[in-house]
Amino acid sequence: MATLKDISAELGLSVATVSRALNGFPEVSARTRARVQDVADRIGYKPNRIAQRLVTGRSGMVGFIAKLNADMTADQTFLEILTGLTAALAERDVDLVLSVDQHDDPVTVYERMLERGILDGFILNAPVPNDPRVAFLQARGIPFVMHGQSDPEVHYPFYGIDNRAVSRDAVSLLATLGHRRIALLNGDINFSFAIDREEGFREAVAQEGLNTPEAFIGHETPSESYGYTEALAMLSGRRGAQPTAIVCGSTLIAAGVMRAAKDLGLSVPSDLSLIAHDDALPQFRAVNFDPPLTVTRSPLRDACSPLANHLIDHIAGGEADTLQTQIRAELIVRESTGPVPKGGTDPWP
Amino acid sequence: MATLKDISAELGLSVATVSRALNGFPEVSARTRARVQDVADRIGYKPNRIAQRLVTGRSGMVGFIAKLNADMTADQTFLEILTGLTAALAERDVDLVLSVDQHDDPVTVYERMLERGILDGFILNAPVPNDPRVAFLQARGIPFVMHGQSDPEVHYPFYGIDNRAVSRDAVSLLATLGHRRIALLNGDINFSFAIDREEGFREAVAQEGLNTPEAFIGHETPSESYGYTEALAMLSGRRGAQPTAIVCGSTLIAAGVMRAAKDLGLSVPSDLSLIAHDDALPQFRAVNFDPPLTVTRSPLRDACSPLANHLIDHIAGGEADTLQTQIRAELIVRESTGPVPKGGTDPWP
DNA sequence: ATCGGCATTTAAAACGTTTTGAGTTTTTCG
DNA sequence: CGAAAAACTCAAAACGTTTTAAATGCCGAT
Repeated sequence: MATLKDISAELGLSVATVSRALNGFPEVSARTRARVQDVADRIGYKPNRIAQRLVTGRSGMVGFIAKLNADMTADQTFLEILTGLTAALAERDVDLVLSVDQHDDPVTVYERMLERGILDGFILNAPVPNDPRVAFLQARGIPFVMHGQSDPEVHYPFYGIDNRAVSRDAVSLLATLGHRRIALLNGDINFSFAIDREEGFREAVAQEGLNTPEAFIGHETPSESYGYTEALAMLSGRRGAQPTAIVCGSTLIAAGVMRAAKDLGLSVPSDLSLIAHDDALPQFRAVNFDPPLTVTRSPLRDACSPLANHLIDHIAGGEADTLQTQIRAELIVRESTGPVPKGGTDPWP
Repeated sequence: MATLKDISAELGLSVATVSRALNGFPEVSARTRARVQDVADRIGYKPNRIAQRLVTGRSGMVGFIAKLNADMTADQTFLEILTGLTAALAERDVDLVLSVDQHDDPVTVYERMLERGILDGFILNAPVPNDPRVAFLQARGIPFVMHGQSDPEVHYPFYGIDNRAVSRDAVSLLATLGHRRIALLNGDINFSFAIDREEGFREAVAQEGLNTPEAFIGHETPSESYGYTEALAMLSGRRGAQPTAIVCGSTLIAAGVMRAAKDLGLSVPSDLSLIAHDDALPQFRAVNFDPPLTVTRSPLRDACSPLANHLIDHIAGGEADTLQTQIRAELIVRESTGPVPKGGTDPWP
């Protein structure tokens, strides 16, 4: 393995000059830089990252901790995030150290990983309101980036979508189509994203002047079966008034709703309109639904690169407030939404 | 972050002695060692991995590279492995650096990760015959451990099950129950484990003196739909003789077979016996099938700890040949297997 | 009392890099 | 031409650990 010393010896320069030449410092002459570069290329010099890290205090490694659900399965989005993240980090020459959290206390794993002293920062996902990880890491001065926001106003770097707008856009489209009875099958309400979606939903239905009973709003860890059972209960009339449109927190839930509608002999969109939020997971594509789903779309994969860059920039000293990005999910109208069916606008019984 | 110097300053010892005391060198007195250990514990000293690595050449970090399938989804077993692995490695104070491989060439990602020079070794999974990663890593002298075996005789550490025995056990049970027409729906035949299962299957049917047409042996990336379509084709008689028993490469495939049987009005086990290999993924439990599945069982999670330990021991200098473990998957007879139905023993048409 | 031998401890070098502060050469300008 | 400024280069320190080689202290034996 070639070292700086090898180059310096060959050229009769000091290692200091060689180091500067290779790192593009301005005070080294063009001629010297060229000579150094030549030799470096010729003998295939690669800086020893370990040595670099020892002196700079940076390791070029960031941590990601996957949280297992109670049923010991990680959510589906996890792998998608991981894939994009390692690729995006690799672009900037950073490695990802992974751990899977099986504890109850959300911060113990972070603590354990910090003990090693090899991490420059963390990437966090699935924020909850007043997230304890935020307090912990901020208290220790450890840089991190969040996928999403734990709270409306935060002082750390993040990248995420406007979840209130997701619901507002969905409701607004449905209201335009004449729907007056709109239900929401949301994701796990413990997470900030689901809370925001529900708040946005309530805001929007209020603004449209719609009557929305509590029975129209549900939330649970997304699954096909949740969508199925809940939609069956709502659409069969067992719970009173039936919705003419359902907004789903995920395409998985929408699949269940679809099946329920089919079992009840309802067709989409003539009897029931459906909008889902679509993270664009490759396993489960909204366009492949029958009919293709109208969605608020925001590919999870798109978040990876900004997350990686925000974190790396933050580690390099970038101000947290300048590294906050909130984007608007795209509303894509396909064929699962249509005008309210006859009778759908009837006053409440 | 506490360093050796902090401890040495506090006790009035040299850093050399402190280092030796903590690393269990014999020449330090028991009293000194205890004093050092006390202070180290109190101030929460953890050796700086980076500094250790610079001088020893070891980092305490190992790599794992997840391979995406062509459809950009990783197989289901990946997360299970990852979970167990990080836990097992953490036990021995080793971290896992992850990368997701989106390349065609299987070794480029390994090459890229090695360039950084921060990894002590790798954990490999999903071996294929004559695995190029093996050749690559062995040529470079990089330690690794394999989940499974790429070939019948290998010279690297591994942990895995006897896949030939998996098929033999299944066939043997079915033969005992009188079945003469046994089919195999195997996993992706590119992988060594599937090749071994098929070979074991062929050996076993031959030994039992059974007639098994090629149409009885299929293989594909495990999925419910593969099990369904393939079973439908076989059981409907469209392909000629119908099997009275099917051995499935995974519980996922078995689920599809179950659905096909149901659609054809066949009941399990009276009309069709079913055995699956069960990796014991928590999402998909063989006991929850109706009827509960007879399986060859080998929890994936069980592999993690041996894999971690084999690798760490190998890095520490353990001989590859002493770090090879092959276990036998357990045959668990439940209710999806039964005596061959009437007419099932008929000679071939 | 002195020496050898043993147990314990220490100082210092090493790993490969970055960076500080100081030195040396070259250029610029009066 | 000479001095000040600019441009370039260097030696050395630092990062935190392991390890080599040397030193210290203590003991019993000479």
